Parts: sequence; structure tokens; C-alpha cells
Amino acid sequence: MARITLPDGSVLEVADGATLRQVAERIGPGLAKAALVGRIDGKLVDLSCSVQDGAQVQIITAKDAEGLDAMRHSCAHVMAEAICRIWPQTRLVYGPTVEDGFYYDIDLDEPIRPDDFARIEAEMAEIAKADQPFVRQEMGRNEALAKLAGDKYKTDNIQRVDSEVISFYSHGDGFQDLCRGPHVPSTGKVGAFKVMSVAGAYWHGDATQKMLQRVYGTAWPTKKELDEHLNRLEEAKRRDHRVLGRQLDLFSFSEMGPGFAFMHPKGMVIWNEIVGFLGGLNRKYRYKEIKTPIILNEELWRRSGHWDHYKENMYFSEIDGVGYAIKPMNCPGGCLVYGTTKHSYREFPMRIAEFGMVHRHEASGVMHGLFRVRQFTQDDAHIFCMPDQIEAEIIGVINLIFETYRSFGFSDFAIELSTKPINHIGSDEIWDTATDALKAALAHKEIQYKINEGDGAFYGPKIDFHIRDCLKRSWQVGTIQLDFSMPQRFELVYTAEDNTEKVPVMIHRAVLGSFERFMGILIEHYGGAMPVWLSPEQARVLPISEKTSDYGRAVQRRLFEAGVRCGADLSDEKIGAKIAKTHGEKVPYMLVVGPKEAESDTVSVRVRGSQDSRTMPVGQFLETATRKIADKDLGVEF
RNA sequence: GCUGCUGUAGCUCAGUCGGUAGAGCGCGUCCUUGGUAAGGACGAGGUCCUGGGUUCAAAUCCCAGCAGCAGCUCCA
Repeated sequence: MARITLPDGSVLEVADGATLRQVAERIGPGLAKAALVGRIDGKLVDLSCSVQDGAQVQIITAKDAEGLDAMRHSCAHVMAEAICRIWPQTRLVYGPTVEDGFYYDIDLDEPIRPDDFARIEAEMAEIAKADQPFVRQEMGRNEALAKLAGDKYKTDNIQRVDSEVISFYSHGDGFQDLCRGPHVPSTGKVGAFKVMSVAGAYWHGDATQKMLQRVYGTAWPTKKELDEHLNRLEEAKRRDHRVLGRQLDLFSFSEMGPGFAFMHPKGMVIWNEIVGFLGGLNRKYRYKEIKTPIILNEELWRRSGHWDHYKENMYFSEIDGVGYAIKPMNCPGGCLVYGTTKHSYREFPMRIAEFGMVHRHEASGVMHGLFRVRQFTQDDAHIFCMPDQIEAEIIGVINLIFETYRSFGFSDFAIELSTKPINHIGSDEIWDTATDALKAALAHKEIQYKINEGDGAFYGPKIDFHIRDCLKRSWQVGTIQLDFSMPQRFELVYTAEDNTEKVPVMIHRAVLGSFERFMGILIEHYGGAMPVWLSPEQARVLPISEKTSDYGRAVQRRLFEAGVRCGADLSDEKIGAKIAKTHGEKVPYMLVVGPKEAESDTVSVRVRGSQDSRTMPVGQFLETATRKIADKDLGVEF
């Protein structure tokens, strides 16, 4: 008899050498059916594994993250066999799970196309239907190496494993793969799956290595969950800012300038609202603003270090036979401004902001709508201060950053602190002072954060800010970076209290990162239906017929002159068509006016996303709308 | 940059076997004057991404380039 302990602390007596499957059956038939893998003394194992007396045992189902992971990993094996059946010359490389699914890297010269997915899925379904058990086979390292002789990929995989015991898994007769496991009991338990996509991927992520084919799949415990996942993907597609940007006429791209966004009138409204908001915060948090040139002498970029560290990403030009560079960052220009006069410690902290347009030559394959462009405008700022002012400055920046994110409707943040890398400049003392100041500031704000050891820039430690959108996707936006390098390179000094010249600490900070990118995030977060204060068109008057066009025009003028961005649809469409069109353009307020409204100086207000309407005096609508706009109210409801 | 896929009207897309180009939406004109998610008629609109090649004949097949999409790598 073996006495084992279950997660709830209860003790179960089972026969010596009983398998986890038998344990699950003892606990209940429902669990036995749902069981996928198990855990013995903290280690994930197959259900066929035996328990020993005194073991801590847990039965894992698809409800547990580990169970779902095992299911997807097993599904990857099933997909691998399906692919090998169709293309016998396939060489398997590596097939892990990823968020929401899995992939398998394969070496196969014939390209797999989306048309092939249905064939692969059909083979997979057959393998799943056969419900063959997954069987583990263990052997010593040398034996395994001998078994895989000639397979450079699998041999390489073994060499990356520490363990002396190497395991293989097979299911059925035709398929065996080197694998650590554990796996679900049989191929019938791999859930509801779908082959999603195929793309190239370098072996070991190394661009000098062979390009493999990476086939992506997804698997879920039930068909329903698979469908929900596919629906989420559809939802993300519907919110794609590249599509909405065209539909809502916000911005465009042209072959005449790949990676350079063209902002249209409606996009400029959103842009200017963002800029105006941040300008207000710059005043509130006592920043002064500057603007520095886009094109500056090459000499500057040699001195700043960009020539050595960033040249491949820069654009260059020549003026009167002299080399110039288009700025990829704003800091060197800011340093030149600092250097135009003598500075005293009495001026510190000196907060200098710049909405600076930068150009970076991104690789052609990485560009993506507004998220990754070659020209963008940063909400940049540089704070010059003394070391003992760092903490207070960081706290101020954090306050500014949080206030900004909340105003745009983001309340879920994640913060990461990156510390001293191996290659760095500056003394250990200054690094310690700076890192401690960052930590103290985060502690003061009682902020939870993750530490990325050794991930800081060579010139100083940094804090990065991430926001989550409504689909729970994370975006890196803000950053605070301490810089011990730039002030030295530019020989920036200030006169200290003791009348000596000292080098100031420079803090780089960005709140939104890039306006372009943030605009893209906003569009996806709101699905194009922006809060009123950000909406390009905040209200639209919809006359029932041309008979009330004059009244409609009068209402529009009144609202427009009161500062509401109000349009009017004076076309000869019927009211239903006007409403449908206005909905499509995601205008927050529709003001339907007919003879009744014209007589009583009222409007029938229909709110975006609602089926109802409410009639009220024009003045009342105006009052509520202007208040919502002024308060930057995120809700449109009246 | 690398691999794969795609490129046809302003947008979304169809176009069979290689034989002079189509739809819906949008746009314009007219009819319609209506009460809360798309009324009707007519019309305009094309370098079929660009450049070569094969062919009697290329949107269609082949090659190269450009751009976009997905992924990889990158994003001090």
C-alpha cells in the first residue's frame, strides 16, 4: 500500500506501484476522464507514471494551465505526424507551445501553403480519432545520440539538454519524437485544434542559419473555446488600426514613402488633442518646451555616440559638401541647447520637453501601420539635475505618466526596471545611486514592478511602462532612462554650490513614446469609437428631410461656435440611412431634427452604440456635451 | 534584412482553359421629402503594381524589381 497526499491535504491509500491514471479513477470517474497529466512531488509527469508511498500527487486537467500546455504540446506532436505523413521528407526541428497554441519548426524544402492546412487538419483528425496512446521511452544520452545519428536538429536538441536520461514519445506505430514530455494519455485528448499559419523562422533565431518553416496551430479543450479564440482574433482584426485608419479616413500610407504616415484632417484632430493634452501637462509639471532641428551636422552624431551605435538606422544627407544626418533621437539637440548658456545648480531641476520628430531607418520587414514607422514624433523630455534630485524627479515623472494613461482610458499598467548591463559606462557608485533612486521612487509610489537584471542601456538604468488595452494586449509606451554618458560626451556642466563645475545627471523620459504609435493603440483600444474629447467629429445633425435643413444648419452652427466639432448630413437620404452612415463613422452623438424639434428648439439625441433617443433642448445637449469634452469624460452616455 | 503569400475601380473583392474588364459599397446627376442602423433610376470611374520575357494573343504563364501582409531577426 502507498499513502499519497492530494492537493487538498487529504491522504489516499492506493496499491503500490499504482499509476496516476489509477489514482484519478480512485478519486472519481469524471476526473479520470478529464485527467491529462499529473504532478508528483512538484514534477510534471505522464498519467502512466507510478506513485510511491508518501508522494504529493496532483491530477491535472485542461482547466489547469499545465494541462492546457500539455494538451497543446501533444497536439503539436499530432500535427508533426500529420505533416510527416503528407511530406515524408520532412525533418522535425522543434515544437514548443506558445501563448494560445503551439508551433512546430520543420525543415522541408517544399513550401507549405495555407491551402494545405485543411489536409494537415484532416490527417490530424484521423490521428486524433485513432486515439493511440502516447508512450514514453527513456534511454541514456549516448544511446539517444546513436539513435539520432545523422539528424543534426535533434542531435543539437539533445546537446542542449542537461539530463543524462533522454526521453522519446511515440503515438501509434508511425511516429516518434525526442521530447521531454509530459504528454496527454492519448491522441484523442489533444482537444479542438486548428492549423493557423505558416511562416519562416531561423534555426535558433540566427539569421545566418537556415530558414525553417514554422507551422502555427492552436488547440483548446473544447470546440466552443476554440471558436471563442477564433472570435477574439476576429475582434482584434476588426479593431486593426490600419483598417480603421482607412475606413475612418484618419491617415494613410503611400508607396512614395514606405513607413511614413500621412495624417488626414480627421487624424490631425486626434493628433492635436493628444498634443494639446500633453502640452497642458508640461505646464502643470513645470516643463519648458524647445524645438530642435531635424537635420544636424554629422559631427554631432559622432560625438553623441550614435555614429558608433546607431549608424545603420540613420538617414544621411549632404549640404554644401558637408555631411549631415537626419536625427533619430532628440537628446543631442537638447544638449546643444543646454550648452548655449552657463547653468547653476539653482536652476535645477531643469525640465526641458520636446515634441521631436525623428527618423529611423527600420528594416523593411518590421514596419507595421502606425506601430512601427520610419518617421515619428516623440513626446520627449530631458531633465537636468543633481544626483540627490533624481528620486524626486522620477516620482514627478511617474505621476505625470499615470495621469496621462488614466486620461486616455488605460488603467492596467505594468512597470519594469532594468539594471546595469555587463557593458556599461560610469562608476559602480553612480549606477548604485541611480538604481537606488529609481527603486526608491517606485517604492514611494508603492508600485509593483519586475526587475530585468542587466537589461539597462549602457548609459544608465531605466524604467519602462506598459499598458494593457481592452483585449489585454500589452504595449510598451513610457520610459524613464538615466543617462551618465551624454552629459559627459557633450561636456555639459553646471556650477555647484561650492563654485566648482560638475556634470549634471540627465534623465530621458517619454510618456506615450510616439504619437503615431499611441494613436494606433488608442484606435485599437476603442475600436475606432473614440471618447468624445478625442472624436474627430463629436456630433452630427441629421435632418429628417430637407424641410428642416435650415434648422439643422442653425443647430450645427450654434454647436460649432460653442466649440463642439459638429457636422451635418444634409443629403437627401432617409433618416435611417443617415443614422447607419453616422454609426459607421463612429460619431458619438447623432442629433435628429425634424419639424417637431424645429418648433421647440430641441434635438433628438441618439448616442453612438445605443438604439434609444431622447429629445432635449439644444442648450441642454450643448451643456452636457461641452462638459463631457472639457472633463475628458471617457463615456459617451447621456 | 530573411522566408512565404498577395498586388484588378476610391474601398472590399470576383475574373473559368491565355482571347480587349466585373460586382457590392463609395462618388456624381435625377427622382423621392421620409421620424431613428442603408428607398429608386441613370452615370462617371481601370497604367489589371512596375519593367522585361514566352506567345498570333498575357490581368492570367515565367523572371526581376517595388509595395503590402504574416512570421523570424531587429527595435542601445
